[in-house]
Amino acid sequence: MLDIQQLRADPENIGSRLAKRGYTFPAAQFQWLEAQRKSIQTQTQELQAKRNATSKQIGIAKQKGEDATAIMAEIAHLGDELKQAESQLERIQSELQQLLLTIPNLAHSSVPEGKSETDNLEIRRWGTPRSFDFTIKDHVSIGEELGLLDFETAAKLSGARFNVMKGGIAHLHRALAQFMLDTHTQEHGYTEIYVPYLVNADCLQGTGQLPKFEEDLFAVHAGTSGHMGATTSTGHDSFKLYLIPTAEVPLTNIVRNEIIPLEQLPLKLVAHTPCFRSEAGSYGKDTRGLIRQHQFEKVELVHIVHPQTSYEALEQLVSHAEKILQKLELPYRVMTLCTSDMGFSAAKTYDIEVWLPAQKAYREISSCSNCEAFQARRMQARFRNEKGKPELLHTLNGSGLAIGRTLVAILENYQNRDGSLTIPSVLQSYMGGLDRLTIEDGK
RNA sequence: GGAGAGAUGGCCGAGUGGUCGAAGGCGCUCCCCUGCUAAGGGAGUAUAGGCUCAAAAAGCUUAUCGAGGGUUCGAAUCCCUCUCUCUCCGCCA
Repeated sequence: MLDIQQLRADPENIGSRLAKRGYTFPAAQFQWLEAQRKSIQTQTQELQAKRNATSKQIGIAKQKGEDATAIMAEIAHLGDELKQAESQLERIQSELQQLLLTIPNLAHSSVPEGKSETDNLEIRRWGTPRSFDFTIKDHVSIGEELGLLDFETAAKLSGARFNVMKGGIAHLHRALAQFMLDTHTQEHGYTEIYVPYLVNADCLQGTGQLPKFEEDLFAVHAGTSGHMGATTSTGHDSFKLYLIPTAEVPLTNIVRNEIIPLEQLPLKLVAHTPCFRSEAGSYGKDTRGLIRQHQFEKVELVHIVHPQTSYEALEQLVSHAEKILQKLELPYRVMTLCTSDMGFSAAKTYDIEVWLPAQKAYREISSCSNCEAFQARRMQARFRNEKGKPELLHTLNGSGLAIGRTLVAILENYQNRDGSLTIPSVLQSYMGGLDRLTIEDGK
């Protein structure tokens, strides 16, 4: 959420900065709502003040044993008037709030302006793609020929965009998660966190998935019913829970409605969770293989930091994600996303793209964003600053890494002529010393 | 799933209709006193809004005692619904 003070003070400037990300700010609607809000709020508060003062007088009079009927008559009709004003105010404020909740974050000044992903800026490359002296296969063929990747069974169980892994690949998949968690906790100073995979709507509103992107989520209801009308403080149905689309949601919302003592900052959190995405709007995209699934695993990094250090933190965060690829010896490049390619909540995003030989392309494997105070404002996530006053935190998140896609990269980059797969050396200790998966293993 | 108890400020805890944003204590900050230490005295100490203001400071004002709704001139206090926590029983990975 943007700062409403800033929007009031300088709507043209904010509007033009939002236009760079392809968002048209409804300035006229905003200003109309603001004008309404101002007059109705003033009126409401005057009525409330009058009620409070008069009621106080009645109290004093009654305590003295005096007759208060004259004063009571004076405000006999005030109740109705007030009720009407209050409900009007509530309506206009929720309209304003809804508008505010659908406005994306402002891009940081260092973000390149652009219209599509072709305007993203490559900032560095690491590693050299391996040259193969045989005809290479994509990860689906490799996995299926090993007998360890089974999309048909997955389709029987759940439908398209799910997968079943077996034996060595299932093990490798698990090993990757362990390896990533160990690296971040032991070498990068993160605290490992276990979180719920089902969260309430307030969390998703906090990180920015709601109210705008509900169609991208999976939702579940607790039981059949019997909980009619239960709502959270923000008016959400408290029995509707959502499967997390990323651990960013529960991890970041840990600080929702909290005031963190200055000395506890920065918080560096890591969690390994499954992620669930409906992938609405991506029909026909990456339909083959593990690249785009309804369910996948991810190790997620979250930083909760002092506003002054959030851009340093972003560089660290990217370097932590990169470290995983370096240890796995997988070639990658780092991109700065342009204004129109960034996610809703981000002020600046680096994508890390790993080399996939079968696609002869770099593909996204991590996305690291500084959301500045955008999520913190939605969540009321604050810290006590140097002057002892509560101030909004900055939040950052990044994949470190997407496990399914890392597995894809390993399958394709470590494939051998005979159909076997070499295990990257850093993973061998997680695989009981195994250095190779062969076709025999899958039988 | 059944029975009961509870939810108040950073913490503890009082408050069952009226000058209550909330006694008291602890903690914290500042000041005074005390040649160190200990003890003592005084003041302050929630959050989010709105309005006035060029801005800051300041002033005025509204809301908030788990959440939402209701009764009332007036609700922390009464009523309803929900959530969460604790205790006991049952069930369960």
